[in-house]
Amino acid sequence: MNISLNYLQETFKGQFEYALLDDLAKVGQQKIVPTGAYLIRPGEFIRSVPIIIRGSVKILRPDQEGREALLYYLGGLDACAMSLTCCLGSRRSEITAVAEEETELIAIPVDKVDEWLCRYSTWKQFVFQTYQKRFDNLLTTIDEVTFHKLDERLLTYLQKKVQSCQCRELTITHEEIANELATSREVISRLLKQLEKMNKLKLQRGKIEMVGA
Amino acid sequence: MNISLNYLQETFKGQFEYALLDDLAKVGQQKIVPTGAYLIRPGEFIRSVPIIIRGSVKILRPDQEGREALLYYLGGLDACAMSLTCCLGSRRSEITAVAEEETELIAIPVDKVDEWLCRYSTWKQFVFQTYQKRFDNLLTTIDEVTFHKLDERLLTYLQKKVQSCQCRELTITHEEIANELATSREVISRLLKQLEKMNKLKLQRGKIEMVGA
DNA sequence: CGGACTATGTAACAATTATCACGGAAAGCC
DNA sequence: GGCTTTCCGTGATAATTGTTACATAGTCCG
Repeated sequence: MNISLNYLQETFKGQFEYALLDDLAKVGQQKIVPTGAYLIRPGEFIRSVPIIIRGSVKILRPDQEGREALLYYLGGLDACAMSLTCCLGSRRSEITAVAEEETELIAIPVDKVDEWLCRYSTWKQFVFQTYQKRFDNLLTTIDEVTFHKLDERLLTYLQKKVQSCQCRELTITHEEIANELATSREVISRLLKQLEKMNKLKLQRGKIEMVGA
Repeated sequence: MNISLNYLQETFKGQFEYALLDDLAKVGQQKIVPTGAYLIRPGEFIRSVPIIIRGSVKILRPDQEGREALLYYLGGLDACAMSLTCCLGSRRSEITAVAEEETELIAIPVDKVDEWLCRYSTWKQFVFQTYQKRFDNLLTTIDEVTFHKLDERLLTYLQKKVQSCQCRELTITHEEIANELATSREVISRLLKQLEKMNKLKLQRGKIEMVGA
């Protein structure tokens, strides 16, 4: 679906110059993907760079045994750096991207991504800012895994999820959490119970309600 | 120190166009840093992007308690993506970079890094390739930490070190390894002993000789 | 040679995480 | 309601990693 210029102006107010918005409206494809939809899987080629307008997308890193560790979330006006490198280097994806909720995005064709780099300084800025953010995300992820214990990691995991969903009540199973933290369901269940006793959260079947800040 | 055009031509044969080499020779500062020298520390600003010509540089990620986990190594013709993002966003460094051996590099002033992006397509390629490589490095690091046990990590750590040093006999203490894998010296000593019994390596004071492929 | 310092070995124990083996509770479905 | 499936709780036990506490051995240097 094509996009209206007005809509883009509102969305990217102040961030992109007019001519760029104009181009964006011409070549950008608007897509709305439902919760749970896969935007990309490992091994696939990427033919366009998505910019998230609304909703959120989680980026997972798979290993050989079917586990998929969470790397980070993409939210409003984020773009995926992986897709950038993949596009500009025409390589296959090494990650999985899944819509956490209904997500609206604009897909930019590869060749435009490159072309605009030199034409629009705001686009160049955007691209490099994207790289910067993703680098930060990965570094933070590494910090978590290398320096923190599982109970802390679980807590920040849940907190990030709350942020990304804008909602204290998370609909998620212990199994799924375990997968994204690359551990086992039993361990997560135990730690969750522990956190519940500490009044950090409340457990229900398939749901976790976060308490306090 | 300034650099001779001839030298650059040899070094970047086929990778950079002539005019770019010419510019590189004009504004690039050649530096030779000794083993153990810090190229950058967390919190510092970066005023130039280094391209490694010879030698190797390790990139470490510090936490609050003084530990510094190894992220990856930079080697011949690598550039640091962190420095790129730092430069282009004028942010402080979030990592430490240390010369593993005597290392020769060319420092490119920030403004040129940006300017050349649109002027020289080979430079643009180089910059994006750099981002891509660093992303890969970080993903590999994350794989290690999330999916592998310490003994495996130790082994690949040593193997990478062999690669980076081009030498089977590593001059390193258990303490240092422990630091870079974010664990304690005793644990490393134990695992090393274990690996020695499996004939994967031979231990001497301050040295580790890797055996086999 | 005699400290002083650094690096390593190692036992013993604690904490954390992983696995196995269930049982039971909730939800979905005829 | 009864059956099935999914999700969760939990004990028992193992494996891995972290900590404490020393002992020993090499190196440096006077």
